Amino acid sequence: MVSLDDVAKLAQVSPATVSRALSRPEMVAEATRERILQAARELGYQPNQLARSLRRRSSRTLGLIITDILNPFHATLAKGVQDAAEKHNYTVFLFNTDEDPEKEQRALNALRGHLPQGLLIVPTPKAKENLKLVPKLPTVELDRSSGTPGVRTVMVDNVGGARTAVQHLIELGHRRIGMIVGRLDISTAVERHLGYRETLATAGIPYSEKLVLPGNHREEDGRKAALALLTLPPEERPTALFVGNNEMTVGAVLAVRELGIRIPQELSIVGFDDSRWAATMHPALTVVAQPTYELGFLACETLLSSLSRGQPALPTSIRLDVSFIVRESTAPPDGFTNGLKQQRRKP
Amino acid sequence: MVSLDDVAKLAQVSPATVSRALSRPEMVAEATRERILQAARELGYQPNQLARSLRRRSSRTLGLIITDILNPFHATLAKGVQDAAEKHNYTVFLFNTDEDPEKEQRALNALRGHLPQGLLIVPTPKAKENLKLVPKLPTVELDRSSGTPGVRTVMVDNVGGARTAVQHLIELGHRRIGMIVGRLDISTAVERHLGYRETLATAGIPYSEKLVLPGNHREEDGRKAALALLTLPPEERPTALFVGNNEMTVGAVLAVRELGIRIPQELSIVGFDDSRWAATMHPALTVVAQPTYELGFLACETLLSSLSRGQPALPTSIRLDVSFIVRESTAPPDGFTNGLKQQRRKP
DNA sequence: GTGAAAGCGCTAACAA
DNA sequence: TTGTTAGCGCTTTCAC
Repeated sequence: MVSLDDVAKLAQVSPATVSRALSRPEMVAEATRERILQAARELGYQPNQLARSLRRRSSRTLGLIITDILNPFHATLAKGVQDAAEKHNYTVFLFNTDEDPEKEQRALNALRGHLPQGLLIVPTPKAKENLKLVPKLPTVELDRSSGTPGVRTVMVDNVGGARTAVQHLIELGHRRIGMIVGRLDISTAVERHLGYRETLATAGIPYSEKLVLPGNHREEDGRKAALALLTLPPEERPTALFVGNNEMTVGAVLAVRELGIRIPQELSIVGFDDSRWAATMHPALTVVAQPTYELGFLACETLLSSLSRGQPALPTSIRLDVSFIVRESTAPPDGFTNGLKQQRRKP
Repeated sequence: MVSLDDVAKLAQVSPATVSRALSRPEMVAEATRERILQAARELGYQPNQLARSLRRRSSRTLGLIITDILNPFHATLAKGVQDAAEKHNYTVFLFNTDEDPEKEQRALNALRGHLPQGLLIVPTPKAKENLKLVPKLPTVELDRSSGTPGVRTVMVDNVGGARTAVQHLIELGHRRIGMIVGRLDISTAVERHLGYRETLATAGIPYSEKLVLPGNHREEDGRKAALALLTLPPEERPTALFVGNNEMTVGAVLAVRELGIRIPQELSIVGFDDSRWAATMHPALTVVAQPTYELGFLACETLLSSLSRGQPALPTSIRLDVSFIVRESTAPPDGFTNGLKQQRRKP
């Protein structure tokens, strides 16, 4: 590996000058600087970030911890973070926790040793505890909040998104609206659930525990919950389903197909989080769409700008708006026609 | 940050002994070791990897460069790599090139400074050139090969997969089989194309350039290519389509829908690479499925095992088998009935 | 504007 | 078995 000393020798200056020429060019005479840069180019010199970081006590690296890289939502988040980091010349360490608090803990410990400048994390339910491992590390939580004091969050308007979705179903004439909610120790699930309850309450529809089933955010959980809800006796069976995340929505749709129930004629479905899958399935899914890429990008920008400003940023909480995309999976319930929406049919 | 010296003081030994107790425990007396470990635990000591790596000239980090994290295929690859790396206590730097050789170059340069022990890369077409930036770095290429000498590769049997797919279509009675091939400067595309040609030749079907359109691996390219192929005059129009990657398959299916062509009655489609989307779209897609996760995992294992063995591994090339999943998107061509396959219909 | 020298936190000879 | 010492490659005082 060619080192700074090699460059110094070739350029006939001291190592200190080379360092300056590279890091604070204005402190070096133009001629010398040119000579040094030329030498560096010639040798293909690349600073050893390990040495630099060790000395500077600051590393231009970030940690990114997500819970499920196979979920396109998280992959998109990662891309947003990655792009923002690269824009500012930061390098990112990637960790994937599979929603497992222990993996999160290990990730945090591994990360710690690399002295990253900041952390972007989609917290598991134990994050509040785990984050104590990195007490001084500037942190931004994405998508959900662990409730850790002093930590910034960038999230979407989950309550509003849920409200819009449920309101839409109510306006179509639905009264028995089921919800497949996520784990209630994760803030997104809590908030989406809250939006659901509030909207029902506003419309004067009583909340029924029977119609709300929790799931662990996985496809299979969505499937099971949907199966349970849709095999209730006809007079209790929901006529519409609001599903709390993308993976569970997939499961729910599969369950509906297994049961031979027609969407939207016999059941309306709204999912949370858009995806290609949602847009191209048949019938295309009505969803609450999140600005996922922006979420990641903005979270990273927020973190980096607070770093460059030096002072510890205020523990702000950013909320991004969601949008509601009406496609083909929602319609008035059976025997209820108000002409609001006609389902289309492919040729 | 608590350092090794702090632990040394608390345990009343020299820093060197602490270092040994942590890195080569067998070189330290049991009692001392216990005392040191206890002290380390007490202080929540975490070794500074920067200092350690600088000194050791070796870092327990890996670089992972993929071309499109938004593509589930690549996300799955990343998870495989990640899991294998974590298993061996390696940390990974993630880069995403968007198939852009310049981004690849920047990624490689950034990586270089962090002195990773190895590199896992899905190479862009310019990788052969770019990899010269890291001449000594043990490298494994995933999914495709850049043709760089001395670099190991882990790929799937693209030729075989393509053969199976095309053979399947031929057996169904198709004679005009179109292919949407990827960029021919990417090895996977070349190989899948080769399998296609060979199989046609074996079956005595003449190769027609008109039926083979290139695409840039993106959804939109698949859409355009399909549009072009399917608007050929009826007697030239392919009755079946073999699409070279997952993203382009999505585009092709969308194009088919736009044109109001029915799958599989009027057109059979086979895609390369399975996905949830392929399995749940209607009609479900017949595909060549790849062991994607295993590809990533194995590539990383291969790399790490060569690292631990010390000697520079032989530039081996590993091929994984693909499997062929027949679902609902393939059937005999119009007016050709051989009873091999009946299309199902959802209720 | 430039150089000499010290030191970031750790490990690896070498000595004891 | 343990301690002393030097130094990984870089940056940053402090002199000049």
